[in-house]
Amino acid sequence: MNNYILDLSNFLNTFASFLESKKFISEINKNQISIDYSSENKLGDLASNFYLIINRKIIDKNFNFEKELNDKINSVPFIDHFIISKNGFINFFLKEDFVNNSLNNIYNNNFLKDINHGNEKKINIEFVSANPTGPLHIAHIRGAVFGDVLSSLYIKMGFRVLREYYVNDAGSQIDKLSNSLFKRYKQLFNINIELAQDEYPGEYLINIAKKIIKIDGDKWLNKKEKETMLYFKKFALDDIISSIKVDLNLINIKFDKYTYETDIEKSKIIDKLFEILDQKKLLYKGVLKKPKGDDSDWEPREQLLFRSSKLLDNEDRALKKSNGEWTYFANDAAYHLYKCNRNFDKLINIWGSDHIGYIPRMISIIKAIKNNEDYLNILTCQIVSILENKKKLKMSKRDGNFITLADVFSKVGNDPIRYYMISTKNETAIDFDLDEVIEKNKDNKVFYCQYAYARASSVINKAKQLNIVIDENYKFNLNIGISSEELRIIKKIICYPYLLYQACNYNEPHRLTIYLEDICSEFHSIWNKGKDNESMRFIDKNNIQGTISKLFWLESFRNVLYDIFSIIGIDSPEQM
RNA sequence: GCGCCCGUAGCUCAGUGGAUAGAGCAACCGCCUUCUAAGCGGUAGGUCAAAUGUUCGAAUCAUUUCGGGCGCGCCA
Repeated sequence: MNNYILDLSNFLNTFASFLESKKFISEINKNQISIDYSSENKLGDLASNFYLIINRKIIDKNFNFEKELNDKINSVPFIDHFIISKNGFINFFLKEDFVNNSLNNIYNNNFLKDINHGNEKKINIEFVSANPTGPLHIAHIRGAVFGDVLSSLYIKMGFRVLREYYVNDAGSQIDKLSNSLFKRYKQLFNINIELAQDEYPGEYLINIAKKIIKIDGDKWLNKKEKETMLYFKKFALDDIISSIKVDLNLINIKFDKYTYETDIEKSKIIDKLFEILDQKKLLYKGVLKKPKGDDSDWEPREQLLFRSSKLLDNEDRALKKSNGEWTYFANDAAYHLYKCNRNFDKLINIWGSDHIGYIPRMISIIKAIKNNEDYLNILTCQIVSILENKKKLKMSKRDGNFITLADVFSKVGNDPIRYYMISTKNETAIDFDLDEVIEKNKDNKVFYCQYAYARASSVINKAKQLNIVIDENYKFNLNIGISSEELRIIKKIICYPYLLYQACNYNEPHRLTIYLEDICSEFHSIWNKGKDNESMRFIDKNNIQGTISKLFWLESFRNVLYDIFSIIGIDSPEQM
């Protein structure tokens, strides 16, 4: 009975149907019924707006709401009683036994005993997928952490998750990359050659060129162009992809599968996609509309188009360039067909906000393939600005001047990066202040929460030294040695399974950190009460029973913190 | 011109139909002989960008305006 909030919600829905069938009330919109477990203003343990909603739908004048609810509420085993407040909220109170048992489940790490939300369903989460044309930079970090934490969250909820990275190792950008590298190589032999404006100016290519020289010397200066460019392309890709992996590894991100665009091309799966689209009459040769923005060099040309406007997009989209090559979108669409064919129950993509415009066409492809537009879920991350000395750092692709993942890592380390990248809702733009995050003080929420963990651990360790231990058959009872402040935090602790469920269900891992900060704040507050009032201290040698009660919820609290830290991917320090 | 995201305290952000709009930082005032002061308690700080509408009820939904960000051809 962990997911009691859902149970109560189901009960209220059934109860509403009952009232409707008895003609006490006219029909209501059941989606409006809410259950609030976290409000600071609440008077009970769970609050619902139920009465507010049905109140104006009452058609039977003799209808006595309180009586009817009282008759039915007995079927909900965990509700003790309820009170309807003056303004119409129903405040439900949990049974003590239920709170005791729920805490017992947390104590035993049985967070998901009766939820099993995932039920072994297979999910593919594709994220990062940065082009292998340079090192990962700050814009990629957020999507990387978001995708990784979301994956962990789904795994926690009982799904089987495959983390996948799509490597765009084909196309003209890669040719530009190898050209740029070759020019750098030549420059190192004092050959006077300039990079073109749209080539890659970053210093990393100079380093890669030096590696080639170390291995091969000047042997590529006089080789045939085709052979040379093939070599430089492969060398650049191998080097950059492996350094991307190294960088991801810095913040403990590992992918289960890398899929290469070149392999998608070789597999000819695009022909299959072509067949599907053709069969559904979604392909035609035509001329795209003139764009609305800068159209100075626009020329109408006939090309192969996807009739996405018949589906969910507002324009048709090009699949082939006028020179006959597939567009990037065509390959990406083929890649998505490949994903569709791999028996996942659901696909999730995490994209940067700069790709938002591509969502309708990709969902259109999925709809064409699966006839189900909900099969692929595309989540976007807004940009991250880096602040240093209170100033936004400017990044310019043209100068090859950007803050890399490795830079940020060397300045702040793993925990703050991961914590801050998911503590803000993914659709909100973040200002990431390096100075604030480096300091290990109260400016820094990561340390605030880890400190709570360390403090809790230190009490538990001290209790062990004093030989105060919790017996295997111990039954927690909130009437023994538990203050009202502690009861408050205990009731928040037992909401943890529901929080997990919601964070996963809404794809919002930031809910974890909001909750985390809340319970840590409660904990620190209780801790400090022990300074003023000895009876509030956790360990009291003269009251072993009460001490054990406290240790029991403290262990449960620590379990929850450990679990959240492990999902976020940060350390759980027992000492700080 | 069009699409998407956003506008909440000085700053960074929660809250997205419900009870008196919250937290952290910054400011000010207090708390270490004690299980960790990387902490706690308190004070102050708001026209939820603006207007109109829908609703018993709007920061939340709709329309419009203003402001910011990201996109918008056969690039990837």
